Amino acid sequence: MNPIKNLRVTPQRRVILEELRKVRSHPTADELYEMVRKRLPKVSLGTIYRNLDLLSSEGIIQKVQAGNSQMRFDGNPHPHIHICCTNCGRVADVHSGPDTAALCREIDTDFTILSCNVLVYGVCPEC
Amino acid sequence: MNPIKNLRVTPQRRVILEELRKVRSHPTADELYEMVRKRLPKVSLGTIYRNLDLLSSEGIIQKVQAGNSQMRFDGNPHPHIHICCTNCGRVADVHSGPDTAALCREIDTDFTILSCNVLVYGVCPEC
DNA sequence: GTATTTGCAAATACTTTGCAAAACC
DNA sequence: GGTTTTGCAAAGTATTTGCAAATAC
Repeated sequence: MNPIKNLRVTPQRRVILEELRKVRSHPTADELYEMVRKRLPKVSLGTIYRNLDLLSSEGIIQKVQAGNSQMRFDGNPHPHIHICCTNCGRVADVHSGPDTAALCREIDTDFTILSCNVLVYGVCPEC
Repeated sequence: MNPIKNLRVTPQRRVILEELRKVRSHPTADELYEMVRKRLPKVSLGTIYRNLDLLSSEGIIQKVQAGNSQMRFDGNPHPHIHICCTNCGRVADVHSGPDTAALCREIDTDFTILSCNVLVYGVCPEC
């Protein structure tokens, strides 16, 4: 874990990352809080938020803003497309589709492009 | 205005829509509140929120979630790509680039696709 | 030993909601 | 006249922050 900086390896940080990497569900901060709490019952929600923020700004995980009011988190930092169910809010990865780096090249703008984010809305098989 | 439903034409609603259509800045609810307040000093922020919600669910305007914590609004309901400055938060339209409907067709998923949203991050000329 | 991190609780930021009065058609 | 909409204020939801104690290195 610790590719950069003065990021100390605390049990909280380690467990947060382990739990996040275990799932493919793109959990919200409070879902992750419940997951981590099973292993570290005294962890606080503030610690979850602080670490998710830190880990994502270090590029170790990624934040996913998917329509809902709550931020979601993805243990896979590699850019990829997400699809969000408009009915149940579930967020899934899209395994194949357009390459976001290629999309960037098609954009006509006077901004200096940094990244290109694709969020698809749809209805999941369960809904 | 009033394409559908029992949407009454109140001064508040009319001015909110007029002000939103006047600008290309994708204002937040409170920015729009200030704009509307110049013409209707007694308008309340709650009314702004309620109308923006209504107008967007009727497809008359659109909500734009652009990285920041605040929702932004676009008087142009036609789907198009937005670009958001990571430095100042400004949101602009992308005038030409990939067609989002075409992108949808490239997506490989077991969801039933409804729409495809592209949000580009970059640095604006001013920053 | 010292800087970072934690838990706790309070604070913040944005948005939504309940309700009675006002306005629209 | 009846239903929708408004203003106001209070509540709600998600997230951030201050601080002293605890911990990592």
